[in-house]
Amino acid sequence: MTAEGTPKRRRAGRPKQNVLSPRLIHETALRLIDRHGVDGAGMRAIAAELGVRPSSLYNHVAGQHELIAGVRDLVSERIPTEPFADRPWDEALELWARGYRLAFASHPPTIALLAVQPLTGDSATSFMYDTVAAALVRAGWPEERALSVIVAFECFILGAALDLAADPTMLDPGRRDDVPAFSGAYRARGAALDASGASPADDAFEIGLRAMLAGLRAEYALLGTESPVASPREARAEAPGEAPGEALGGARR
Amino acid sequence: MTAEGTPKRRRAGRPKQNVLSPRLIHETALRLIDRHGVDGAGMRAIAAELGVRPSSLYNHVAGQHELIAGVRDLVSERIPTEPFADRPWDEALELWARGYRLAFASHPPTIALLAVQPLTGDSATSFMYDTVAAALVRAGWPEERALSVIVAFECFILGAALDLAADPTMLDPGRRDDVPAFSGAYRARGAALDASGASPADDAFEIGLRAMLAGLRAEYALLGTESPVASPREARAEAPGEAPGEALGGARR
DNA sequence: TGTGGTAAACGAACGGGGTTCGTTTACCGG
DNA sequence: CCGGTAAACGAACCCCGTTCGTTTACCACA
Repeated sequence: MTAEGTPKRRRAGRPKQNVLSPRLIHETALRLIDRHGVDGAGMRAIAAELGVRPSSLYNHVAGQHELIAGVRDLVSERIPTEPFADRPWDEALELWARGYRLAFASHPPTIALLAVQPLTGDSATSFMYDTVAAALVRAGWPEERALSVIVAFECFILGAALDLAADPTMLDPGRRDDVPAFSGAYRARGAALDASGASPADDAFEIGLRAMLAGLRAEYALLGTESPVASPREARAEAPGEAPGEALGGARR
Repeated sequence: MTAEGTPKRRRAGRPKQNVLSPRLIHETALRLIDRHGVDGAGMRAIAAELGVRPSSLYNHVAGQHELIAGVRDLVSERIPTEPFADRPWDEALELWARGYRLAFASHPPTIALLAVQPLTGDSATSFMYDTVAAALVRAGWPEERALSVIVAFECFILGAALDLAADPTMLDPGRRDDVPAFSGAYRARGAALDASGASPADDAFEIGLRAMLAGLRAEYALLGTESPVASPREARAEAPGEAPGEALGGARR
């Protein structure tokens, strides 16, 4: 069906015009993932879609690992980082988070791939980190904390993307009466969301994003004023097992 | 090796004493996952570990899907929720987050399982949600927002757990010079962490957890003061909690 | 103008997964 | 005593990723 006007099988031997390329394989894989889910995008399925024998793929791709890394890169390339060029760090971070989540939201099953086999020395991702890190440092975040801020933020985004991929009714407690608070909250949320038209995943993402940004802004505001890792919790229980300033090599003379 | 004093093969036919049970199978699966990773815990491996033929497992477990759901439940059961009984909501949430992450941190590959096949109508998880939701509502959170707060929090925790399972050196940009800010931040973080002894994942988790809690506290502080469904967006400001009118959802419009 | 090396396709396997199905044997309730 | 159910075995089945040898096209070089 796809770019295959010749259903007749190809003879053995090198074809006059090359049929495959890494890029083409990755794009086909992503398309199949979108259409049939992760399980519908195996080596054999990709080969079939391209009108090719499975073994041919190995002339262009080392194996399944490298293949999904390539797919991941394809998706990562579409995460916009321009806001970091001219917007304040927190605003850029917010736009980045939205774009990041959306890039994977368009290809839900990809998130699982990314989750299972995360972050190789992957080019697109490295450049993204570089842009974000540069912006944070430029804004005044200490260089040694920038990466952790990014990773923390990314944790939330990835979790949210996973949540987005999940079935919206998955939490539905049904009619069981042994979890009343849960059922009540579920129904109340449903009613509120019906009124506003948002999805459960969107609602949680908005709340989390707002909280995360507010928390980081608060920390940012304290940056110059005290020891780098001051306990940000107002007078309530210090974090267990660590004194203020310990977590991050507080030695800042 | 394990509980197998009789290496001799079992005759066909029902044994005098039952050998298997769902619980036993799930526990064995978890043990194998811990020892050899996810790939070392297939049906055949579990059967071998139990001194049994693979087909026998299907007398107690419907299939691989149900099996990993069971393993997930096994891990979920160990997430402590007691703090919600008598501690303030934010403190309980913090302890819950730590326990949640730790439960999966002890079995890194399990996180991938959970990520790939999330949240079924799973009993242990339902009770956990019930406890947390009840505590939040009791503390004053509107019933229709409780679930989203929980899910948002969970997004971060799951992302952090995934991060924990990843190779610590995974982000290492190496000696490449095309991502200077990234490399610089990576090295600076490494130096700071070497001094404190913490791991990169721990550092990011602490930062994110702190931010998340601070943000939620700020939002909590505003609960009575404005319309329940605040519009997400806007608000770049300073320390939350101190300047309620400005910190979050300043609702200009 | 050949001519050899490399690259890209095929096609047939291999090994290893999850699962099913029929058979054998033990228990348990009438 | 007898029949139904349940729990083990064992032999398949099908699908998957991957490897290997073969065939053919292109290209650099003598």
